[in-house]
Parts: sequence; C-alpha cells; structure tokens
Amino acid sequence: MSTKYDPTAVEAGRYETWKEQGVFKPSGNEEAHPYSVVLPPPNVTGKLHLGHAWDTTLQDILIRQKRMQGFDTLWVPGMDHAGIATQAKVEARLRENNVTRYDLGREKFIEQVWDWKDEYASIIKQQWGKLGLSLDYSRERFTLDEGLSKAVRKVFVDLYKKGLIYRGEYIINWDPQARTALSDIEVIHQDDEGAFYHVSYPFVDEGVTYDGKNYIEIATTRPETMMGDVAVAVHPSDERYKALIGKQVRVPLINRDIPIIADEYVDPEFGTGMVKITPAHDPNDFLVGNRHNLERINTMNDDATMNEKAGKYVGMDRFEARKAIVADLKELGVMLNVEPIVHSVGHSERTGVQVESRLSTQWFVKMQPLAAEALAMQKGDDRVDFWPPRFENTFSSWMEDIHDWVISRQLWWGHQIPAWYHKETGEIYVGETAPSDLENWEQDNDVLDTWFSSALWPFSTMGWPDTDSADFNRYFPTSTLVTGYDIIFFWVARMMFQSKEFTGRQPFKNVLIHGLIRDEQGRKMSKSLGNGIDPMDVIEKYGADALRWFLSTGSTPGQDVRFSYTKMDAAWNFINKIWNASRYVIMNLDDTTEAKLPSQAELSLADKWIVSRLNKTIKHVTEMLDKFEFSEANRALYNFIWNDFADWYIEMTKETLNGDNSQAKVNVQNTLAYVLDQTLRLLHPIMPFVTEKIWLSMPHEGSSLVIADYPEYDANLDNPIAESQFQSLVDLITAVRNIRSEANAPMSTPIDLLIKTSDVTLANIFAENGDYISRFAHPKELQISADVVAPKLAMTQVITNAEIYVPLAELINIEDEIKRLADEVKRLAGEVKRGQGKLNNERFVSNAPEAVVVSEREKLADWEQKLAATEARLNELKNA
RNA sequence: GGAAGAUUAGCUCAGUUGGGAGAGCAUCUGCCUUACAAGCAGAGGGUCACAGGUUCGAGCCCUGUAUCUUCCA
Repeated sequence: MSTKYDPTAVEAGRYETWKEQGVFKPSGNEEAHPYSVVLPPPNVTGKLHLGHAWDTTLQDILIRQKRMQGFDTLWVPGMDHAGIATQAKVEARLRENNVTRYDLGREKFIEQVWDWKDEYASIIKQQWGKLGLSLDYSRERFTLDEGLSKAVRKVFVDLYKKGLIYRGEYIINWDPQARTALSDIEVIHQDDEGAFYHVSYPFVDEGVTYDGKNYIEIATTRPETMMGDVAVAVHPSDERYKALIGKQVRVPLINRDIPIIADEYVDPEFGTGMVKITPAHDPNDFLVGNRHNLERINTMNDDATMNEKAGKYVGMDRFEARKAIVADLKELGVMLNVEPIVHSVGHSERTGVQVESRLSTQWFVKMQPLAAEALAMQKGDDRVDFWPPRFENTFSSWMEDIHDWVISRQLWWGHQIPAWYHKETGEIYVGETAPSDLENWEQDNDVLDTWFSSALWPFSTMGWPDTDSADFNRYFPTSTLVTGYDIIFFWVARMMFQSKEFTGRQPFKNVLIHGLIRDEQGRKMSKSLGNGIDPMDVIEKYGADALRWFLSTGSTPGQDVRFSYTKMDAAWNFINKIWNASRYVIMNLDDTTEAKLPSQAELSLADKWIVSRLNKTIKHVTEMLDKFEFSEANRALYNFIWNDFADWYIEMTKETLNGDNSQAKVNVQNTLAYVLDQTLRLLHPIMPFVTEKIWLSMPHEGSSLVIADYPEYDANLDNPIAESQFQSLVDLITAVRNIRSEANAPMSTPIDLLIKTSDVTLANIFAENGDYISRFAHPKELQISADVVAPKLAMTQVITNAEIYVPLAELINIEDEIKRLADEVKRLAGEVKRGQGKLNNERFVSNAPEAVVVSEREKLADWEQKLAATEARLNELKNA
C-alpha cells in the first residue's frame, strides 16, 4: 500500500468488477424485505452535474446500506427523453449547419434526436459508473421505450374516458422560440425592467367626458397587444367610473370602438382603476372576455410576430412592434406618459425567451379530482412521508390550489398523443391503438408533456400496466424517492396523484427532499454564469469517494449546500487518514489474524474501550441513516475513526505490538482487524471504492463488501466502566501534554511525573497502564501514591480524583504558574457556584428529571474536588 | 400580497424529544514520535440577529422586529 491515498489507483476497474460479479442485482431472497428505489431519470439532454451527483449519492448510500442489512434491494436506473429540452439542443446543433427541423421533416428529425440520445445516454452511464452507483442495469428504462410508452397511452386513454382529459381552446403559456405550449410551472417569473405606457383612449360619442377630459387614460405594459383590445373594464362599485359604463372608447392606431364594461376582476386601487381587455393575449382578460362574450382577437403568429390583425405592424416581431407602436402613439400625441417600472415577466424554463399568453387549442388534464384523491391519500395509512416534513406543505398547498394541466406540446420528440381525427367527419378517436381504418384518420401532431410520462416512473418501470408483473408485485410501492425541492411540483406531486389514480397506492413510502448545490459564493450554478463544476473533474482530482463524502456531509436535510474545494480537501484528508490507519493495521497483522473479536476476558482496557466506542458508533450511525441524517452519521464516523481509533487506540497498540507479550499481541491484532473490518463496513455505503480496496487487502470472508453484512449494535459490548476508566487515562496524558506545552518541555526533555491520588482504583488503573503513560508522557520517573509531596518548582494539573505534578526546576517560572493556577481557581469557582446555584434551588431539584439532578450532583462534586486541590496548591506556592 | 427557510467562532456550517456552546478550514505555539508533515501535540477565539414571553432552566418552545434567500400569486 502506498503511503498516500491514490483514488485513481483505488477506483480503477472496481466498478466493472462489481458489475461482472452481479452484486448490484436484487438478492431475490424471498425471506427478505424488499427495499426499492427508482432513480430520478436524468434528462438525456446533457451530462450529469453536481446536483445529480448529490442526489444519486444519497440514494446509493441508502441502497448499499439496506443491501448489506439483508434487504432484497432494487435500484432501477433510467433516463428521461426531456422533450422540449432535448429537441431544443438538437435544433441548435442543426442550426449550426443552417438546417431547421422543418427542412428534415418529422421522421428524419426524430432519427437525429435518437442519435443525440444514444450519445448522451452512454456518457451518463459512464458517469454513473464513475460515481459508483449500485444500479441494476438489467432493469434500465427509458421514458420512450415500448413498455413505458404503453403505460403512457393507457393512462391517457383511461383519463380521457373518465373525462379527466379534455381538449379545448384556452389561453395558455406559449414559448415562441420552441413554438409550443408550456404548463404554468414551466414558466419562470423574473423581474424585468419595463414601462407603464399611459395612453389616452378618446370617447366615441361627442360630449362624453371624464374629469373634464374627452378621453380616458389606460396604462399598459404591453402596447403591442393593443390591436387585440376589445373592451375597457372598471370595477362595478368604483364610484368614479359608474357613469362611464356602457360608453364607447376608440382604440388608437386601429380606431376600433370598444365598450367600457364592469367586471369584479378589476382592482380599483391599481393604476387608474381601468384596464384594457385583450382576451386573446392575457389569461385574466380571457376570463373577463368569457363572462362578457367578448371577441377574441389574436394578433400574433406562433413565433410572436404580428399577424394581419395587427394592421400595419404585420410581420414585425413583438418587440419591434412595441417600439413602432410606442413611436406612433407619441407621434399621434396620445402617449400621456411613459413610466419606467420593474415588473414580473414570465420566461420559458427551457429556452429562456419571454412567454406569450396565447389562445390555442390544447389537451388538458382536469386536475381537481386527481388532486383531491392525492390529498386524501395523505390523510390515510398509505401516505407518503416527506423528509423533512415541512415539504409536505409545499406539496399540499400547490395541490389545494391546482390549475388544469396543459399536456400537449407542439414538439416532435416525445409520446405522440393517441388521438386521431377523422379526415371527413372530424370525429375524435382516442385509443391505445390506432383506428383500424387508419387511412381515414389523421393522428394528432402533438406530443405529451415529458412530465406526463415521468409521473408514471415508479410503476411504469416495474412493468405496469401489467399488474401481474413480478417486479410490480415485489417492489412496488417503492421505498424511498430522493429528489430536490425544485421539482416537487413538476414530478413528486404528479407521481403521487397518478400513482393513486392508477395503482390505488402511494408511489413511495418516503420522499427525501434535498436542496440545491451552489458555488463557493453561494450562487446557483448556471451556464450563463459559467460557474458550474463538472463532477467528473472533481472525481478526477479527489476521487469519487471523496466527492461522495463531501456530498453527504455538512448539510442538514432540505438545506442547500455550497461546493468548496476546501471541503473537498478535508474529504480527501479524511480518506487519507482512513487509508493510513488501515495501512498501519494491515502492516501489523500476521497470517493467522482474523477479523474477529477475542473474548472479553482477553481484552485490555484499551481494547474494551475501542470496542465500546465502536459499538456506540454503530448504533448512532444506523439510527441516523434510518432518519436520513447523513451528515450526523458521517460526523459520528469521522470522530470515531480520527479521534478514537487513530489518535488513541492505534497509538496504544504500538505499545503492545512492539512488546514481548505474544498473547497480548495476538489479541490486539485481532481487535485491530475486527474494529477496522466493522468500520469499513459502516463506511462502505458512503465510500464504496476505498473501503472495498482495503477490505480485500485484509483478512476477510466473502468476495465483496457490497454484499457483506452491515454491523449491528450489540448491547453486550457497551462498556461504560471501561470508557470511564479509559477517560481517566486520557485525562492524565492530556494533562501532562498540557504541562509540557506550557513549560516548553517537548517530549525529548526528561521530566518526572508525580501522581497524587487516594483513589485506589484509579491508582491501580494508572499502575496497570504504566506502559501507556510512559509512551505518551515520557516520564523519567513515575510515582503514584496517596502521599506525594510536590516540590515548589513543579507544575500542577488537577484531574478527577488526582493531582499531577511535574517538577521542572530549570524550566518553571513560578510567577506564571501562580497566575495560571489563580485563573484556574477562578474558572473552577465559577463552575462550583453555578452548580451550587442549581442544586440549592428547590424548584430545580424537585422539577428536573432525577437523572439530570444526579448528574448535576456528580459534576458539582468533581468541580469541588478540583477547586479544593487547585486552591491548596495555589496557596502552597504563594506562601512558600 | 401569501408561504417557507436562514441569521451560532475570522470563513463554511452542525447542534432532533429544553439540562454545562461544537466541527472543518483559518490563526498562534511546539514537534520530521518507526500509518499519515495533506501529519502529531497544545492553545486562543462566540451577548447563539434583536426585543419580549413561557420555564427551576432557552441556541432549541411562543410572540414580535430586522436583514438575507427561495417558492407561490
């Protein structure tokens, strides 16, 4: 083994070996409980980023731990076709050669997208391997594969037959670049700089005035939609405008006469309290238009250029048209005021362009009944538990105020809608298979929203709609879904209502929600900022295990985490520590060493102590992982390995291993191997590569840690007495180190060590462990006795039930020592006072739990003893 | 406008039934001790945002305020 941890060497070939061994497949053990996870399918749009690495690492930790614990584990991989995003990428690639998808035609274009898909799918699979994910590739799925497409068709047809899918002309969000409809949640609202254009609309009839003027003032942020104006609305109870209701005003530029109407939708407080109504270009106006039977004038083409309804502006892009219209209004003298404002503007999540509200015919899912079922499910036994629980509010408040879901997309890449229109009669046919007289029908050109298929993922990947399929019966509902809070609406909620509707069950028992990964400055990683970090680069430099350690440490559930190279350094350092501790252990084993714990009778104090500490760590780590508290589990492992095992236990074993007691040596070897073996098992789900590598280099049974048993807590191994006795030893050694440091007396400087104690047990422990004291404190002479007489020129440390003196005639500055002791007395006196204050408080003694009072008494006694001893020594020095 | 989260050491963050404030990094001091100098040993450093309240006891529970972030409208 090299003296430094080299992740490249450790990880090379390991993943391939695991795949060959087939250790990622379910055990198929009928006796075992199943534990299943479906991987959130990454988009085939591109490579995996750090967010994927985080998400999948958490899943792999869970799956690997459960597998080792004997569950029949299944982790299903797969990818998402990501309709709009992937299509946009392929179109962009074509555009480089001045080709559009229309030049190619639908069929040829789709072929190109499949090529793209194959290219990125293979990159993504490589990345999964680099991360070490224990996926069952024999069950890999793709949202567009035959089985999943069948599920999609069945769901569409069933919902249609139940009246939960309908087709109609409504106002929807339109992406004019991708030229497709978008659902509400695919629109990102952001504050943009714009303007309120105040325009005068003159009254048609002579003599009509308001506020002494022959016009009214209308404010709009989107003057380019003026050509579609069909009314002006006021609030019915707005006293200012009551007299105007029913009057006509004339829209400038196109000179259309439109009525002033009353509608409750208008907010009298906002602006002038008058709004122009443009039903074909605004969702609220659309509703107002419906209530008043207003005409819908669509003035734009699907690429957001103006159409013939826009008069002279026809052919202009919407933003050009705005400029031209503003100029013309100024020219006409009807532009009263231009007021710059910052307002919220919708942008397409995928293409980034400003979204248009557009009137068009689309397919919708009627959400109310489905949402109600999902909400009801959450009140029963078959509920989905959110971790942390607050995210259930995110889910339920969205579900409670749900809008119908636009599911048709004017794209080519995706599941084509299983609806056909009769060429002559116009009749609609919806079915899982095409009509038999296909020549008379034309299939709907549109495809379904990608999320329509992702929503079925937990059961469509298990063989549904074949409800007799083995996987569906064995592994559904799944155990845990892991994903980020940013797609609770997009995905989690939709899986929940579709699963409830079609399987009658929860799709997963738990949903673990994590945050986003940010850059060192706390900014979101994005292409435009160029601050994204490729997980493969990180793995290249630090190894997958270090990345996984970082990703599972230092953040609390649901909270964002900042990536930082400092933390990656710390992760690498920790693994290097594990590597070297293991190296030490392995170097010191014999051929006969077994990773088996010797009987209690054969264990030394240090052995009992480390075993007890390990046992507690096992308990804590298991409990924390059961609650998805990865960070807490990792912290316990870190402290155990670095502070307990490496800093203390290993250092102590050097005494025995270099000694001449061969039986003691064998026991220590076995204990070392046992503790390391157990520790590697605990670590394996988190850092699979390095643990496997080390484990295979030491005495072991079995072919791989992947399928080895996970450690279990054993109450018999808890040893509070050993822990407390060992602690005395640690306190003693620390005290001497402290004195050496204070007195600038390094280990090479010889000292004498005088321990004064009347505690016989303690004196025995120190005497029995004299070798350790020698090793760590290097005393020239060691004296342990109840009647030690300390010379004046000695430094003092007081520990529980003992006083420690180190005579240092040449090195000691008596004034400094007096000051140090005086400070110590002050500190101890404060502790004693605090303890007494508590215990003298009758209400504390009677109200606090018995255990707390007892521990408070013990602590006070300890402080009092230390105070008395320190004070005595201080007076001794002062009076001498 | 509604909701959620955050505010703890110089920096990044833990702190899970309320019972003496922690880690990593950074800083200071001393050590090449036969696993690791990317290491070891020792040390310093915090009115737990602010103001009230509940309690024998509050970083933790309640109310309000401030600042920042996110989601929704």
